[in-house]
Amino acid sequence: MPRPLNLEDRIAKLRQFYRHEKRVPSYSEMMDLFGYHSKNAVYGLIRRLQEYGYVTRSGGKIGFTSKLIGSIRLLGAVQAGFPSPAEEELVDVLSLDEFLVQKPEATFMLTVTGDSMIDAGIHPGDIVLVEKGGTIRKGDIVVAQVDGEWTIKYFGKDKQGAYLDPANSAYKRIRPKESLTIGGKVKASVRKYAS
Amino acid sequence: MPRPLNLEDRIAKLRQFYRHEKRVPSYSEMMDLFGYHSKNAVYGLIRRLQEYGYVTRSGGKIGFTSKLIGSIRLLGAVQAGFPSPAEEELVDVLSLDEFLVQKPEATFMLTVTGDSMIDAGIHPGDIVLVEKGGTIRKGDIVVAQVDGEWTIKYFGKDKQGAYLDPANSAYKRIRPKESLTIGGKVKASVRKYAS
DNA sequence: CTTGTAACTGAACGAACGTTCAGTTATGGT
DNA sequence: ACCATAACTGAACGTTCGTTCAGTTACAAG
Repeated sequence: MPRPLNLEDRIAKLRQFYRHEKRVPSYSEMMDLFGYHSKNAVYGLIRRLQEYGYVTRSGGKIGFTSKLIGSIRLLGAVQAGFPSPAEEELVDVLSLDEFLVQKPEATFMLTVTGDSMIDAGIHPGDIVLVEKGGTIRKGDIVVAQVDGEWTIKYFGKDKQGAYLDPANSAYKRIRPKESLTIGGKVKASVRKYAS
Repeated sequence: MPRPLNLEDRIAKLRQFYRHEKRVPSYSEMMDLFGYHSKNAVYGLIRRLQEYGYVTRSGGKIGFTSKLIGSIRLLGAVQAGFPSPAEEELVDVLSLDEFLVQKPEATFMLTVTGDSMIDAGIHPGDIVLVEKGGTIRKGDIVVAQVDGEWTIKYFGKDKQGAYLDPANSAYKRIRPKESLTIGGKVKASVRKYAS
């Protein structure tokens, strides 16, 4: 067998470079980065990384996938415990953007006000990712304008027409008197803790 | 006044290119992309984009910032309503990764099991972003191993020592009998809706 | 210890890169 | 209608790019 090529170090260094420079290093820059003395060494390494899905190539140019750019290490099994530094190499890396957003050009961020969805675990101050367009189904959480005011509620429909349900027993079902405009469908909710 | 240069179109096109190719286009590629007949036109455009914080430059090479790469359009004022297609130009764009993750190399994703934090709006099936290391303060939500088992709870401390509090009245305060290992601090929680 | 193999070296190549310069064109304000 | 101004054209430049090739080196399995 030939010499082993430890990808882990190299990948870590590429991540580091990208975070600093916000761009993909050139072959000669990678030469320095990895301590190679030949550009062809880089060439081979990149081909490997491409096989494993870390980089893409188009038009003789290199692009990094979310496996390199992404910032979150995903842990498959939860109850299995927490990773020790030694076994961290195995986990997959992804980007939250890619994970949560399917249509970037149609997705917005909204800060939630009011407690009408609190039983659905959506608290005031939470952030909600809303996708415009697409079909709305019964049971979807939507951002809607009823009679001039914007709210976030469960969407429903029956023989009397469309209605909006809060997730809070203190409020009751809303039936639009005049107008109902659906702004979009809630695809995800996010809460950021201060500390 | 000289000719106006409509940045919006160009920025949209750069976004599109980046999503497809996962890399920054070269000057000549941008020439085609924007319909220019001179590379110098691109040169000037890039200088503008750099001023506005869309691109970075290092070593004669271009990098895209999260303003270009990011996938979420941020709406500052919520109750103000939903943006019409016409006014969408004004809003800022950011990346969820950058927004939620401060230390990418120390942050993990965990899927929540169990309902012990349900009153804090953390439901089973939710995803939690955990940052390893750093100081833990009273009131922080932590991922911890008590007497061999991993859980997610509020962290607290008094004269009897450290304890863990659930956010569910059906469960009660936990005091570690033998061991307590803090895996990390919960920095954010995320829920993704299926549809 | 030998041998197969893939990681690497080092040099070379044309192509494409980002940048510069002098000049032209379109546009909004006066 | 004119002018100031910045967007743009078009050509040129040295530099650096990604790729190729023939040859060398280090490792692991038999």
